Amino acid sequence: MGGRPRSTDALEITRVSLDLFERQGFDATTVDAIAKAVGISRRTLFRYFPSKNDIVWGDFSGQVARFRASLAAAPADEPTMQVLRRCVVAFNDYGPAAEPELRTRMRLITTVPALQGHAMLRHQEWCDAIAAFVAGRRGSAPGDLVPTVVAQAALGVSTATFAVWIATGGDLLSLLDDAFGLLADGFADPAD
Amino acid sequence: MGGRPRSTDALEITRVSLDLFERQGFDATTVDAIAKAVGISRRTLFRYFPSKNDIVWGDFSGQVARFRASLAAAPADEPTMQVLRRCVVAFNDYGPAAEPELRTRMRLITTVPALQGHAMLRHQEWCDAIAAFVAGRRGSAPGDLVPTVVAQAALGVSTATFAVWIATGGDLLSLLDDAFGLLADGFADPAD
DNA sequence: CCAGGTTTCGGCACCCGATGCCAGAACTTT
DNA sequence: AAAGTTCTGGCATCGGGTGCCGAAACCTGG
Repeated sequence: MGGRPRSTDALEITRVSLDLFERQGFDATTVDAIAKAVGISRRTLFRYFPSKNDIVWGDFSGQVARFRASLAAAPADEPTMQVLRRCVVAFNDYGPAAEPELRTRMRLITTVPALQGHAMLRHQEWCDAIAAFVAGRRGSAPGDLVPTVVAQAALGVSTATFAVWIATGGDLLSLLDDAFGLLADGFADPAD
Repeated sequence: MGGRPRSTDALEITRVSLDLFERQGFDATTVDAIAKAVGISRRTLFRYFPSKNDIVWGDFSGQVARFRASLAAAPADEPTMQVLRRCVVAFNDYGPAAEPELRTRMRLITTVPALQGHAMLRHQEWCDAIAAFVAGRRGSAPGDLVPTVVAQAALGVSTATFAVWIATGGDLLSLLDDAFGLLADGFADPAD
């Protein structure tokens, strides 16, 4: 069952690409330029990633799988929204070593129009994970109003938090926790 | 101050395009086909709309302007989230006559991947309107955490509601009101 | 009715992302 | 060494989007 060995791997492509994007911009970097920098052909590049946009995301699907598992592992008596808050914060904890790459990635996603749009497609599976979890807790179907709305609201809160983090800095995990705290209170006006 | 008269208008293009999209699908309908159906050249079409995606949206910017005005016109003593809930419902009330076109438009936006992604870009100005409103109420900047998060959460709730409406039917305005009611309660688990 | 200014139109060339097809390269096994 | 497997890379092609420029179609003033 041998066969020709792969000439590179997806992580390497992402690494090289992020470097190029950071230096000369996403739109100004052509796919041919990336392929040349990696040392493969344009055609091969599109076998590792279905689109130029996806290169930025790396192995997002794998991360979502972990996220889904952490939601499912929560104790049954922990309130739904508290589980969500805790797991979302944990999901975005990649440790200090990975933070530079995370910043680059999120700065691109939150500022480049093509990537902003593409983000919604990638976030779909993330939302599905939440909807499935909420549906399980409420005994409803994932396509019902409540699970769908909770998932999209959680996504919105996360997206907004990332935007603020990229723009103003600070501690991402604290910001996320704050934002989900606001959501849990229904964004009520500050009392008196 | 004369000049050559326009050979069509944006609304006409949107009408013809929605018809084509509905019959043969969005991706299967090329820009050339649309141009031919409208009776203009491909080049001229791109002077009326910056992209094929934008054709579906029609005059969204104008609608957002109305939305912004209705938020600003709310009485100062009405709670922030209540204003938001009321104005979002009103924003999506186009009357029964416009409902078929609204359904077609929203079905496309919620099901065609290219349009799903593009939606985030168009929703940006809608979010900005909410963020500006919330910032005004709270005395903060529109880029701060709270206004940004509220706006994105509201967008998420709306998006999810539209998806459910398209998939299962029902009364859109009631669904929206229900969804924002859930948001106001912080999606708390059903009491006892 | 004709010249000059103005606005829109349409065709051309071109760029870039993405895809189907296929021959050949590089490895493993028998 | 031959057969089988897997990946590679070049080619042709498609579709969306843009810059450029000449021409069409209107309005005004002489």
